[in-house]
Amino acid sequence: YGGIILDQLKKLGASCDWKRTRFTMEEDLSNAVIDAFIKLHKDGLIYRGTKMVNWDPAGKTTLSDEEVIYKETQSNLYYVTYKFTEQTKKTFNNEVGGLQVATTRPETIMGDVAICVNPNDERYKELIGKTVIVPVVNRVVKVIADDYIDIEFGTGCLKVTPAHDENDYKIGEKHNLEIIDVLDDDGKIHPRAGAYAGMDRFACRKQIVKDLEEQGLITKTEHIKNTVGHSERTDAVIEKKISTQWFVNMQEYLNRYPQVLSSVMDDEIKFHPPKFKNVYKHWLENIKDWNISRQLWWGQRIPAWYDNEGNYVVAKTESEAILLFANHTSKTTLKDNSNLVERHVNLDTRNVQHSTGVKNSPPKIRLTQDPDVLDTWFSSWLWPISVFDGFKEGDKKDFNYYYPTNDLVTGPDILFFWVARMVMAGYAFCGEKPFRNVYYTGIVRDKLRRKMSKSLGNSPDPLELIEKYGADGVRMGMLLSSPAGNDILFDESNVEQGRNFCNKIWNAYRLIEGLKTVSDDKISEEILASNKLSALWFEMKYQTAVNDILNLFKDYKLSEALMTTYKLIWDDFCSWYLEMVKPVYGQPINEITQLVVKHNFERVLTLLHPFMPFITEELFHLLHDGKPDKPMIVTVFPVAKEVEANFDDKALGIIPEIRNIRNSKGLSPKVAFELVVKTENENNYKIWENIICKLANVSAITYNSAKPEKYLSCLIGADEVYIPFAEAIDEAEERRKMQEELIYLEGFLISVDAKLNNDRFVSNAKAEVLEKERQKKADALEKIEKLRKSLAQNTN
RNA sequence: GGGGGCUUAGCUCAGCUGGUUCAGAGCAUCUGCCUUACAAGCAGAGGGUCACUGGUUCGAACCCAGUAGCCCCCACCA
Repeated sequence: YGGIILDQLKKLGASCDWKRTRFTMEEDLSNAVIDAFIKLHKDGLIYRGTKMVNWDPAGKTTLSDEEVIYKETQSNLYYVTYKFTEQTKKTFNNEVGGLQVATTRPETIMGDVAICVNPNDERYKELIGKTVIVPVVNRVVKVIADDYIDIEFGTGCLKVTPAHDENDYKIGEKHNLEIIDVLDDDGKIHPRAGAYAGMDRFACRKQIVKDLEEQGLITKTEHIKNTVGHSERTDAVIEKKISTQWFVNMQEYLNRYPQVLSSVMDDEIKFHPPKFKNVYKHWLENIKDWNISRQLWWGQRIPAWYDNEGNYVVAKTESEAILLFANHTSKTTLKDNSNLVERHVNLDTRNVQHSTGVKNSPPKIRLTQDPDVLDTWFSSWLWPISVFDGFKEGDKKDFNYYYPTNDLVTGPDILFFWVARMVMAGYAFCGEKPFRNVYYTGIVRDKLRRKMSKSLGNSPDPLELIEKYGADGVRMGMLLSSPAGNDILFDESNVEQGRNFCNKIWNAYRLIEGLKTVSDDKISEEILASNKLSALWFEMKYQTAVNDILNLFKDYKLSEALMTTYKLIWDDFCSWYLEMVKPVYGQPINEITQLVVKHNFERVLTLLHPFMPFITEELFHLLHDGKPDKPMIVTVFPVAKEVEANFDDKALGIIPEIRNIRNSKGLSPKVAFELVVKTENENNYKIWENIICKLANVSAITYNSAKPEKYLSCLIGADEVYIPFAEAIDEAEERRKMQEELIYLEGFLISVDAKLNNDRFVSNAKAEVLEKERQKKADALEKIEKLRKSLAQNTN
């Protein structure tokens, strides 16, 4: 894809020495691929074999098993009569005078070389060894027996066509049957079929059915569902075909490099999410040899060279191949591991001498290179190595530094094609894993879980989205909805949320930058103290968030890391911290506080930068008057620090409580009022007094005085707060609420007590759990006591 | 046919080795606010028998078994 990407970049106006870039990429990659092939061949892991392969008649190429998509299809199952021969009829006959054979592919009848039944099938026992006549071509074939046959399916008789079906091929091998390939490479009937020559396979199917029906040889047609292989590229129906091609012997490969499986299972290579480990394992355990020959016009030529007698060698270049032929003294052996037969490449030096005529002069041999190219994944699997020139001799600085890499980010749909094979290549060529982590992204779907597709018109235009919501807004919207390994359900409202977030951040900047500053001595002691406290408070929130975010990154929970950052900025930074330090309208802020606020703003922007690079970079520059020492993208991401919270911020809980009461009682937030707090720790409130007054619009707080008339009371932790309420208080309602809470707490206490009084709990539970329960009990008791007191007071 | 996974608020999802101040988040919804950073906003609130049934346990959203529904991967049923 490199070329495509570079072309696109070029179109967009990027400038670079394109030609050179492309040239070196291709040359190095090409060398790496050839080296890899030669090594594996030398190690006996690549062999040339004659096997059943997948053939795509539309693309005119073979395909690996992974490139074949099986689709459930409605098919016709035809019951065709194969007449008995006269000889058979002497000992066995029936009403139709033949065997009924069920097939979905009548066009392959010309390739039939036997009829197979199950040896235990009572119906046909006597027929085994007898003969029947294949229709259309009138070939006399034997009835043979094999366990493979399912007695239940169709009539229990299978027409054996070794050239066009893998199982038939195996049966054919076992029973030594002839192979008659009736199709040519285009999917048309080959003249050797003896009939229908030149006809397209599907047209032929129709025609044969018609002809057989006319002859009364089709007794029944059933509609069945079966799976039919289609080409991933051309969507054409795949044909199975016997062909001599190059394969990687996977079984032997895995025997030799057991780390391919174990590294993933032992988390040496970590999968995120880990559920794909099992998928990986299952695939490897059922793996078949990898067909790497492709009959395509583009791609890496297979480095195999043939003479005109079918002998061949594997070599990097033609001249090397010629030398190999010429210097050949002993026989080369190739192991065909699929059936453990040794094949000898017949290299007779006589050929060489004949063609040269003169001894001791360079041999003249006409060689042809294999016309096939390698499967594209045969170069892709080398990517982690070849991208750092790992196959090159000499200086491997980059390779040594970068290999193994940290993270591979990819879709689970190419787990087999690519991920697994990169692991294989890593161990075979470098003796080491190619990467430490694999992060599987989801597939983007619409919110109805449909895949994005042009025909459905459900794929949004990213450029339009960026136009509408901004690049960072789009990024944020996508990232927010992509937990690892799950599909991304694209919903424009997520992107909208991203846009709103950008807006929020931008406005925070406007506030911070717009503040008037004065020196500290112009600001009251109280405000200075509370600003200092606010900074400490935010420091605690910030450190906690950094800690959480780093842990989430460690677990590759990117969307959660983003959400944590989002809440840190929106809630903690904007809604709380900025509100705490924001001066009354028109008033200035002290210089130090503004510096600290700016610093904190910069810090939260740094946290956000990996997710939203543009707005954060822009603001970073603005915060530094357009001239920061270095851009944000190269600043260091924060590390977690221990934060000692040497103060208690429980008192802040009073703020939402007051707001809630205002809301539910219809008290305007504009009307300030005085507050009475009953507490044992007056100081906990006193330090926050300024902030509480500002954020909850309280004019003054008094401590530990009796509850004034017309005041509401509520519990904050173990403390009581009295709030003035001008209108008549619904005493009954208040009591009911308190009573409800009391009942809940008492019930809660009972359940805690039940546990603590249970010997088995006390003896079995961990010490921490036990301690927690005791604390719960103490807290509940304290609250209950307060509530009871309060209820008693109200009665008075 | 084989394998893997899922089922928690209206939606999308967190919930680590079981501990009940542990049923959570964001969005959406509802209520009140045009409070000079931000209505693309502020403040607050209401939503759940953790698919179902049984079991193990002092204790289950979490462990086990079964049932139902959904998704994915693999596979040669003519």
